[in-house]
Amino acid sequence: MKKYMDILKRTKLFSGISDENIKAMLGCLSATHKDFKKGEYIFRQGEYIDTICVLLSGSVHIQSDDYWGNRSIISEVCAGEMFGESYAVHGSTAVLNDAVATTDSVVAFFNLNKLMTVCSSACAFHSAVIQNLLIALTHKNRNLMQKLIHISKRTTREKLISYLSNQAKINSSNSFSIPFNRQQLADFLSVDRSAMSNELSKMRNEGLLTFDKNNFTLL
Amino acid sequence: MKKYMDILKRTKLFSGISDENIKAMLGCLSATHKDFKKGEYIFRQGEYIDTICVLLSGSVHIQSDDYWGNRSIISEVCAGEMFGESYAVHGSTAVLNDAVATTDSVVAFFNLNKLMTVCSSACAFHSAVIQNLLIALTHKNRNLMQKLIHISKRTTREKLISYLSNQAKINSSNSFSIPFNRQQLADFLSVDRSAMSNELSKMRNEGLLTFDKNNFTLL
DNA sequence: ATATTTCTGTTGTATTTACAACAAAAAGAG
DNA sequence: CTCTTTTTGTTGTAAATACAACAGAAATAT
Repeated sequence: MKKYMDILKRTKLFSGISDENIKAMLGCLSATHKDFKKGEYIFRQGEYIDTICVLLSGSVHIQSDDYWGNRSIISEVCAGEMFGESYAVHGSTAVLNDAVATTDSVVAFFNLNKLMTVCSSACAFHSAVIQNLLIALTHKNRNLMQKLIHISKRTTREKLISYLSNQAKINSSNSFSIPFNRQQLADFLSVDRSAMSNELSKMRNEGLLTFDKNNFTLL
Repeated sequence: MKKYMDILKRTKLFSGISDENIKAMLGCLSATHKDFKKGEYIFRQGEYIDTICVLLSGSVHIQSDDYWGNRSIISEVCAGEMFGESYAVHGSTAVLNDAVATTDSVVAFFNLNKLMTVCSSACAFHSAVIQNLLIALTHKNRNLMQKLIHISKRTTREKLISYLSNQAKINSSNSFSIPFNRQQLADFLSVDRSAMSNELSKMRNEGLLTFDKNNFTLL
């Protein structure tokens, strides 16, 4: 695990915590890690998990496939980001979605039970980690809310505008690249890929935007 | 605020904390409360808030209206539940949605900054509240995820089935009532009300379910 | 009790979407 | 480089949805 200290110290979970203390906590957290090949599942809908996951390298999609094979991509996880934390606290429910590696990945697993059950006043950085987790959860919440706003739009065009203008805002630029190919973007916005491609072309013809592969410019 | 102790002690935020300690904390939290008439806004999209909100009585909808007047209801808040907590922690962003009273309501406001900035090991119940907040946030997250799953469905019928069967699961019964009228349910599922009414009628004719006002039975 | 307002279901039409099929372009494998 | 696979854009058609208008039922106000 020590070879991943660089990435760990840059995570939201360990923000503001010294290398030394991070190392100390890896024991408290029963830290383990595991490699996943592209396409492998870290967890699946219906399972119960008791560890939070931190992506050390690679890329992971949180998604959910329904009975008819329609895929819905909830979010993309990048190296250094956390996932599964909403299910890993005691007394939780079955996981509602899949986590799948979209490239070869390494995932760390941390068990928070000790942090939560043992009096956390014991050491200051236990409280710090819990506070970090709290703040990370509020970020997750706001991201989910933002995605809800995108896919609550009634038409494909409105969904695209909602998503793309939000991306422009995040990147503080009218030109940006997105982490999805066309099929993935369609799965993210819950629309049909070909219809979406068609709508993008129309919007380009109308002079609303230009794009080349994953690079978009709003006009 | 003391007249609301009964409801406060039953909130997730103060779960497991004695009456005495709750009273003590109301000071730390700079607790205030305010009455809202039906239709009044507790906060609006774009505002910045620094207090979490706890509904002491009444009913609140978290929702978001777009430029064209389409409403999207994110969630219903019942007495004893919390809202706004994802925006009330330090360094947050503008609120993404409105909170509006759907009946005359009383809302308590708590400022968490002291809890978060002053070393929380100072008193054990500070840590307890933060842990409660953490758990509440994971619940919120799972609820948002569940709603995402509902509205990611491609057709009105699938959305209805997804939502109604989840309600049946939550109530552990095929018969249950929902907290929305038809327009509100349509706004919650991001579909047109009349089209949804139509679909409900079709489903009833096909023997999938029966309903009377807000009471549904899945068959 | 009566009048007014809100809620719900129904219908028809125009718009939008999903779906399928296909060709060109791009990416990847051997 | 050549062949294969994947990705993307395009088109036509069937299906689903939004929208508007309206009538009856239910709730609320006077």
